[in-house]
Amino acid sequence: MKTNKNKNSNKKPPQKGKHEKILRAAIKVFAKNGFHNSKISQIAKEAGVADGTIYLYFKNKDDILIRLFEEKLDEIIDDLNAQIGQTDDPREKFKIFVRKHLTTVEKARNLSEVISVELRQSHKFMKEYHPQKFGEYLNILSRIIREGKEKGIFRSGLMPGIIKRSIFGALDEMVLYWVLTPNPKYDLETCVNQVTDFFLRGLEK
Amino acid sequence: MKTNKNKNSNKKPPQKGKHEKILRAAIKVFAKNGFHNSKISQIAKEAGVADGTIYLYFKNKDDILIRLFEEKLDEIIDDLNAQIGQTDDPREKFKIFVRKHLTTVEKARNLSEVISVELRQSHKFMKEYHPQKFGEYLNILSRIIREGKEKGIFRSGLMPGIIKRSIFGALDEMVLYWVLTPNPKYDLETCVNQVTDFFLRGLEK
Amino acid sequence: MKTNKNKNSNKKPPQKGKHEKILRAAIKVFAKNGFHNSKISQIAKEAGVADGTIYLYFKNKDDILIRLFEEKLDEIIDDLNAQIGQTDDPREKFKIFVRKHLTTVEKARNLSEVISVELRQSHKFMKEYHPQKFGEYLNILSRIIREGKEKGIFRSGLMPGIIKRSIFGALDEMVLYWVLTPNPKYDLETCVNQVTDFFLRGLEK
Amino acid sequence: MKTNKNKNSNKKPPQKGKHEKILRAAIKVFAKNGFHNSKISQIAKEAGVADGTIYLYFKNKDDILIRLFEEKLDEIIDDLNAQIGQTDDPREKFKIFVRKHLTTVEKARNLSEVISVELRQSHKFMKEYHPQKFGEYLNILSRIIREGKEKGIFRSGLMPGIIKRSIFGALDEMVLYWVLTPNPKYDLETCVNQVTDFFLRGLEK
DNA sequence: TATGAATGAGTGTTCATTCAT
DNA sequence: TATGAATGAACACTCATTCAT
Repeated sequence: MKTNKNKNSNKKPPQKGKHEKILRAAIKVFAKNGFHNSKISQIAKEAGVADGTIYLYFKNKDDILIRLFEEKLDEIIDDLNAQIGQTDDPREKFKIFVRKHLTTVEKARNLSEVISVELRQSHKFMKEYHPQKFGEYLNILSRIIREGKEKGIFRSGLMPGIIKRSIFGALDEMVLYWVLTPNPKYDLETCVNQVTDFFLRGLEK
Repeated sequence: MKTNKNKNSNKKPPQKGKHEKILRAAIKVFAKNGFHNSKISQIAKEAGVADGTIYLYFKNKDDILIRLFEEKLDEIIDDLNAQIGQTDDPREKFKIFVRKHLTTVEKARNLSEVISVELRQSHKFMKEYHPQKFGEYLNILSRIIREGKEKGIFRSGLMPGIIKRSIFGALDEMVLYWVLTPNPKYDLETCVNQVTDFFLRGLEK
Repeated sequence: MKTNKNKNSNKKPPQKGKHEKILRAAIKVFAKNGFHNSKISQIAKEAGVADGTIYLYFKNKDDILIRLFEEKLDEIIDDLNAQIGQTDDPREKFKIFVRKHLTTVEKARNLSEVISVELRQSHKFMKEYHPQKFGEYLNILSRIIREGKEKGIFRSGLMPGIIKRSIFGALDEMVLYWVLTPNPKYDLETCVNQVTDFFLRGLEK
Repeated sequence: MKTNKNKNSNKKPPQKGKHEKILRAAIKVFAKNGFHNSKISQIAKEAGVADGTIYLYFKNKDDILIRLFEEKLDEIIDDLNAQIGQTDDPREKFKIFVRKHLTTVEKARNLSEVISVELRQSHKFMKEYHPQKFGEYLNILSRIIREGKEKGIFRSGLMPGIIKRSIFGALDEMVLYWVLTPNPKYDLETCVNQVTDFFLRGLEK
């Protein structure tokens, strides 16, 4: 599933880079002002296009947020899969997953903030959108768990469907903590270690 | 509305509080329509008061949500502390915590939905409000962890500040799952057991 | 059917004179700028109320036009019936009708212009609204025709349902002519006489 | 409008005119959705051309409506003149006129609807456009009247300028009635007879 | 305390029109 | 001629909040 060049498949009649340009502008504006306080006109200005142009590439304001989520998550998933594929040890894979998730906050703070905070401001997203991409992301976790079980490393009684959600919730809450707390007490590395250690213990036999 | 001219004539709590009446109405309306789609006038109607009256009890719309969160959480905290006080075993306390948290979804679905879903629709809540009550709630968890550590039951290396957040995040995600998923695959009891088991393992020596 | 004092029956929770004030403002603004070029804010300003206030008294912009039409027509109908009641001669009644219709242009030019020109700009009016009041107005005509037939003055073969429409269409077209033509060739009196004469000849035995 | 570069090279009309194709599409779309709800893009699609192409043939949206009116009316006028030329009797000519006008509703309902209903939705048409073609159409009537007067058949006191408008208004109102009423009470033939009879009586000595 | 009529700021979205190709 | 992506002006309507009773 290589990052496709021509992803402008499911939308109107666009060109090429404008889609991406708008998305990048949206991340910036959403992170700065919050979803509801962000005006389409601001995004347009930031992207260097006319207001109306945005509607050639996105259905509406909510759609920008959702597509942003999906496409960026896609990149993360691809990246994650690549890294995880480099080891056979489920414990190692799990560590990579946790580190990757938490690290995103540092490498792409705006994006993290938008996904963890602003995405939830969209009623459409929270109540109507049933996320495929998000499911894919979670399934990386359940696959790791299942693999660990098969190899006799992880406990057999754990139900991946429940555990994957628990782990994701925990990680997301940590991201929220960093993004929302002005001066966080805990640094990234400490968190990665604590969380990995804590959860691995829960997973292992 | 002149509900009661002679309110102080009897024993019964004189007017018991429009405050409470408005809060109850808000929970109902928020859960049904979502925070942003709920109108002050709807809440007023549901509560049987005039629009303006609401502003005698609450600063603004966001305030209703936040106070709702705080006061209801208060009840939960009191209740939780009472139950937890009945045992000395940190493991047992932890189980009670998890069960209590997840059980709320069944006993007060509207409330759960509002707290887990709608609360996040408030920008003020997510970015400006630094929750005291929420901190109190989390601290029940860290106290349990600390207690377990002191008793030599839980591992000493765990940092309660990080672990409590992980656990809360996990539990909240489970609630979200139930509230947002039309036909959830997992029932309450299974989740309580899985989660308790998984986390206790992570906690215990 | 006396002109009711409390006609604010079928709308929200208003006061008293504001409804009328808005209507008068609307006539002025619509006549000046045309329906589509008139902004709600202009009407509000002209009426001396806030934009939002208009929506306490009217459903929407189209509604202003339609209610304007209905209520003003009501007044005209009342007036017309009163005048017509003063004679028993159907011919005389017919003359009164024609004169009254055409005279309105002089006495209330703005109103005439709005009813004859702007009303038709409303798609809702032309295609969805099935006018009761307008029917009432037309029925004054058919009653005159029927009465004339009964008295043996008008021809018996004429179908009032068709003839009343023809006459109304003719009169309305005359109004349109005056309202749209900068320097009309024909004056009011000439028209009244010509039209009355022409149609009476068509009606009489 | 320089429809065709190479029109005189062959027999067949080279491309017969997108102009006509667009006009036909417009009639269809306007009749279906109403003028204001019709989008240029819809007309373009219906006509099988690009949006921009329309602006090579028409000045703007209003212009489509006005040209549509003029050109179609032109056809009607030609046709009408041809038929009227076949008799010398002004009474007969008048009958033909009435029948022709009313018959159009049956033969070209969409066109009738657009001319009688949608044309009025255009502010430009109602207030700025001073119709030549429409004047030509009306003048057919005044010519008939004048001819009748000269032949001593019609009354001499009638002013054609006023009477022609009355008659046109009456006919147009009848068309409006058919087009707007879901289940009209009166059929075409009845109307033609009633109206002809009624007006002829008004005209004749 | 309670009311509810009045306020007016605030904005996503549409779509006729243009123009570079 | 033809295209259709891009433009950006334009605006009705909502609703949280206020305040005179």
